[in-house]
Amino acid sequence: MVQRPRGTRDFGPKEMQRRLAFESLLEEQARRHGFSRIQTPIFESLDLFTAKSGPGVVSQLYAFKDKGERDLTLRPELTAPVMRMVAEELRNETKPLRLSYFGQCFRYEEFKKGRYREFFQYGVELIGATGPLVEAEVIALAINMLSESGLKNWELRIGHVGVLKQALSGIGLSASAESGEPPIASAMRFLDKGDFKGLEALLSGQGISSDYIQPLQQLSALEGGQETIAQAREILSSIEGVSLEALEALETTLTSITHLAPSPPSLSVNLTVARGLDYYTGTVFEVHVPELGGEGQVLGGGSYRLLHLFGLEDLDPCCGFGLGFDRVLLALEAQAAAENRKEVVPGESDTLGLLAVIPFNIDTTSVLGMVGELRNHGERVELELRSRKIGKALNWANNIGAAYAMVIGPRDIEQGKASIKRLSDGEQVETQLNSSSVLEALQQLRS
RNA sequence: GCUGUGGUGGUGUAGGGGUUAGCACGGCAGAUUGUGGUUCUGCCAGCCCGGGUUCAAUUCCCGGCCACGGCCCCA
Repeated sequence: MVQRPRGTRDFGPKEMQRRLAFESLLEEQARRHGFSRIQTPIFESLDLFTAKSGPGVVSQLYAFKDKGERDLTLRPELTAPVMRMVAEELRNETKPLRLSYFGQCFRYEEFKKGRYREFFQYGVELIGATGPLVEAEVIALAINMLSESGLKNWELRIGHVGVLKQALSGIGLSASAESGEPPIASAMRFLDKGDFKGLEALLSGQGISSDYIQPLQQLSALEGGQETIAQAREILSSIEGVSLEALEALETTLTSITHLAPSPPSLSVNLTVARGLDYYTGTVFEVHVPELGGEGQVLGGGSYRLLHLFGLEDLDPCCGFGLGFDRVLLALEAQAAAENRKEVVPGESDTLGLLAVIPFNIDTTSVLGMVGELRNHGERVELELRSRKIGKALNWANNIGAAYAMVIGPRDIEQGKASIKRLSDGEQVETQLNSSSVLEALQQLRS
C-alpha cells in the first residue's frame, strides 16, 4: 500500500476539529489586536530563502526545478514570504501593517517529537513601526494567545540583543570586519555558548583588557524577573562608555507588557536570548514548555531587519513571532491527558447537538425539504442514507455522536407528526413534520 | 550528523522455526418488518519489504522502509 511520505501526517475528523478550534482561537486573538490574516504561496523562489538564511539552507529544503527550469522550493518558514509580499504587494498600504498568517511549512530534516517535515506555523508581523511599544504589542499578543489556549506552565524568556552588543562595542569591539565574522558577532556567539575562554582569546586578540570578562559573564548569567534590569544597569554602569539605551528600551517593553496582557506563568529576563540569528536587532523572546522535553520551544520572535533585502530599509526593523502550532497542540494534549481532561482546546467541541434524521420505510425525498430548512436555521442535521432498520439506525445515530434522533416512518407521514428523541436519556418530544415545529421541539429538549 | 527501542487484521495486542496465527475493540449482517447504547450468532480483515540461514521463516540473521525516543542542529 502507498503510505504517506515520511515526516507528514494525516488529520482525521476529530483531530481536525481540534485544530480548527485552535486556529480560530489564535485568529480571534490576532483580530482583537488589530492583525489581519494574509496568505502566501506554498512554494516560492529558492532565492527568497537563500537571501535570508544563506546558501546552506538548501540542504534542508524541499527544493526543485519547475518545467521552466526555475529554482523553486516549498517554503520552510513564513517570515520571508511575508516580507516578500509586503515588498511586492503592500507598499502602498497605510503603515504600520499588522499581519497574521497560518500555514504549513516544509523542512527536509529528521523529524522528532513535535517536529515534522510538514509542520504548521501561526505567526504575526508588525511592519513599519519600531520601538519598545511595538515589541510590547507583539509580545502581549503572544501572551494572550497562549493564555487563551489554556496552556499551562509555559515559560517566557525575554532578552534584548542590543544590551550585550552595546556593552561589547562599549569596550571597543567592532561591529564590522573586512573579512569573516565581525568581532562583536563572535563575542555574542561565545557568550551564547558560555565559552569564556574563547571570549578571552578574542579580547586579547583585539588588544582589549580581560578585566571586562567578569562583568560580561555576570551580564550573561543574569536571569530573573523585572529586577534583572536593575542588576544589569548596575553592571553596565561599571563599564565606562557603555550605552544604556537598549536596556532602557527593554525596560519600557517589559513595563508596557504588564499593562497589555495577563502575567504569564513564568517570565524571565535573560540577555543571552539571542536566538543565534544575526538579523535580530532588538528585543527577542521565546516560550518553552517543559512537558515537551528537548523540543520544548513553542514560540519565538523578536525585532529583526529583513526588509532591507527587498529595498525597504526604511521599514526595518519589524517585529513578529512564529508559533509552533503542532507543538502547542502537543503540549495542550499532554497537559489535558495528565489532568484527565477531555477538552484539549477551549471550545473545541460542538455546542450545538447534531440531529440525526432517520427516514424509515418512506421515500426519503419527502423529508429533504425539512432537512434543508433546518440547516438553513443553523441546525446541524445528518440524514441516514443507508436505509437501516430502526434499531441499527439509532445505533448509527449514537455512533456518529448525534444528540437527537428523529425517526420518520409511514405512520408519521400519514399523521404529519413525529417525535424527536434526546439520545442521552431517551426523552421524547412530539413535533409536527415541519421545520418550525421541529425547531421548537429541539428548543424544548435543550432547555 | 550520532544513537536507543520497536514493526502481527482498521485499532490495541497474544504467540511462536512446521499452528485452521489466538483475543479484544471496530465495521457489516442476523436474532428483532416502528425506537438505540446490553446480550447472542455469523461474516469482514493481519504476520512491513528484500536478501540470507534452513527440508521448512511471520518467528533466527543482515539490509531497507516505517514508527517512537535521546543527543547535535534548528531560518
